[in-house]
Amino acid sequence: MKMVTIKDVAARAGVSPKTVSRVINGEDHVRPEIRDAVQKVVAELNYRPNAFARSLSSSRSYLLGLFIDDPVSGYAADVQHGALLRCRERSYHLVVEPVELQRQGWEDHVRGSISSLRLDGAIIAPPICDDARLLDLFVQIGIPHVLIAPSTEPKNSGAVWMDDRRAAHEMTQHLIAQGHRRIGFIQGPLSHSASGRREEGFRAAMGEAGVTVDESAVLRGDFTFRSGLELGETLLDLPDALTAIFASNDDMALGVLITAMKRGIAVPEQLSISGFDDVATSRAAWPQITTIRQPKAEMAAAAVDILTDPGFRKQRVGQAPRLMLPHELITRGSTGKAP
Amino acid sequence: MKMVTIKDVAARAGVSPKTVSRVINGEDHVRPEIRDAVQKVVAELNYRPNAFARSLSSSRSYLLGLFIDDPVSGYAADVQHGALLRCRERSYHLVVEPVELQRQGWEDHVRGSISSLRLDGAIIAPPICDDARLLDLFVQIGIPHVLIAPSTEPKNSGAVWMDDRRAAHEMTQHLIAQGHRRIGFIQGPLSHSASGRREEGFRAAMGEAGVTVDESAVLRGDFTFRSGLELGETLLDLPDALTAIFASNDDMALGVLITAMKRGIAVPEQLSISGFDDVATSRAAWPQITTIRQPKAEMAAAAVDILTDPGFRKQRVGQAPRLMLPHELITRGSTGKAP
DNA sequence: CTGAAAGCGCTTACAG
DNA sequence: CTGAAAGCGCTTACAG
Repeated sequence: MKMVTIKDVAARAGVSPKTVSRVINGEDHVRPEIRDAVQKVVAELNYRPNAFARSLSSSRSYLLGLFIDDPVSGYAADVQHGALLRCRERSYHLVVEPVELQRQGWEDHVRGSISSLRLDGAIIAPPICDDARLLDLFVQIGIPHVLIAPSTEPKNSGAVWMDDRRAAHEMTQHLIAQGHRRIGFIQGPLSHSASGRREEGFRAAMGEAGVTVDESAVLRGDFTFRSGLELGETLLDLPDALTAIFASNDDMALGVLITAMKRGIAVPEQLSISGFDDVATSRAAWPQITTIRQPKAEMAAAAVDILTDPGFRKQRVGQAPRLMLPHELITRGSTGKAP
Repeated sequence: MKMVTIKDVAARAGVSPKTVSRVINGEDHVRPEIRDAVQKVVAELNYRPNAFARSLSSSRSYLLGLFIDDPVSGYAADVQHGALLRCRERSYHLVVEPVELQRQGWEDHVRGSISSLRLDGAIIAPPICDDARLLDLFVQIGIPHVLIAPSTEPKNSGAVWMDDRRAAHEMTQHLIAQGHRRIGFIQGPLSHSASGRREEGFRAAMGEAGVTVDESAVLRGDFTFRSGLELGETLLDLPDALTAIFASNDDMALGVLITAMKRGIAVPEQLSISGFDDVATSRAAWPQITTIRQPKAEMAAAAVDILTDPGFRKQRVGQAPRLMLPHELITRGSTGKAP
């Protein structure tokens, strides 16, 4: 397939390649009539600028990298999709790079893709955005990068967040408002920084409402369905029956739901269950799970915005943009008035 | 960040750029001692060839495109991951391109990314790999492409499959071998070509075993959890009780499972339930769902192999490679002996 | 086995 | 407002 080049367009339009370049890049200083003529030829010939040639001469690649631990997770899918669509709007492309920190050679892979693809910027997803060695590498290479929901305020990196603490606070308030007092809580794993923030929110709301947290009803899970299943058993075995269980994520909430059903406990009549994340299955379950919608795609899109913002690209010295995105409490069938 | 170029390496190694090029591309005709010297300098300088420069001069991009309808689905994630890892092994990169056939302008997007990125090849996932207009576009542009599990044998495209019919046949045989005779079947949507093949396999196995299919126990679902939930109700309402239900995919099987639990029907003691796909939640459910493992990642990896195979790249005229990959029947807790 | 020349298709920097 | 020249960092095609 013979590709159409800028010269072909120039020749046919009777102008210089440079003028064609100006038109396709939307630069000023082109007479309207010439602009129109060029655009007409571009359309006729179905001309597309060669991204490689452009990158080679301009030292910009129009490529962003998404560095992610486990590209198979539902979380990853949402993040990626958000980034992808925004990249498209901005005429950028996205390259997904799986990073396996536990396997040797990850540093080489990361360095290789950044250097050989001349990435214009990088988006780093959790949990690897909390790895100091990884971040050091990006800082050292000097590539603009934005972290998605990192655990701590990064020194030299941009970051996009949601307020896990506040969201958990709201969820807890919601349960309390429904009359619940005996509320169980399933913590997330220590490896995820959000776990701690969600627990804080839970405890704060309980404290503010003057409700004592029963420590025997606070158990640590690992964000898996199975751990929800098992910890649900323990919580439902407590002598003084709980009226609500707040799990730190939907997968665990789903596990608790199944456990309740196995025991013939009616949800939400006898037990309210709430989760966090709004994964697809939380909507598919029966009853549907009350949860917090985490703005995953929005955070990724915001990261793209930051990285492709001309202002940011120019004066990115010592500057680390931060952005907090709104979440949403989604009330569904799994929670109701306390019995 | 000042990038190291081939000239820097050449100068430091005391050879010409062409020789460095030979070494990094693993070409012959380089004296071993010179090769070693160059490689040493490459390592010292941490040199990475500029992918754009290479692509521009060689007219190869080392880029493959994955064209997919819904990049957020679990199916997409598996396909993408399989392709991604194999690309990495082959020193290719993968660009994911969402294609929304129902939205205007998709043709322009597809054409744009192929042309401006000079993709070396394309992988097209279901269900869009069944769209004639889409395929025509790829054939017309003349880009090598491989379809994943298309409905019909494509004329001018490569294809990678699994044997849906045979897999459903095996699953049905498995149920029959366990003593089941009254077996319900939930069909997939007509829009997915695999639906028909799975149903064929089911009917064939029933016929071979001399078991009559009760048409009132064959219902059409749409591959969603919710449809499994609803159709499960209908199937469990049948006057002559079923002992097994075979759903065309796991999401629907999960729905049936929940419905059975709601009714206090013991699985698998009173009812066996089987699915198809082996999605993550089929393992997370309780009991775990007996299912067919679809080689999603393997099909994608095979597509990458085909597209990056030097032999294929050279003589790709009129040739359309085909590959059938093995599936696997995974027996788990949701199926057992007929009561 | 090794290298000098030319070129891939754009953009940058400079003239006019 | 427009264009001629040079160059981005590689590889191809050709010599030697």
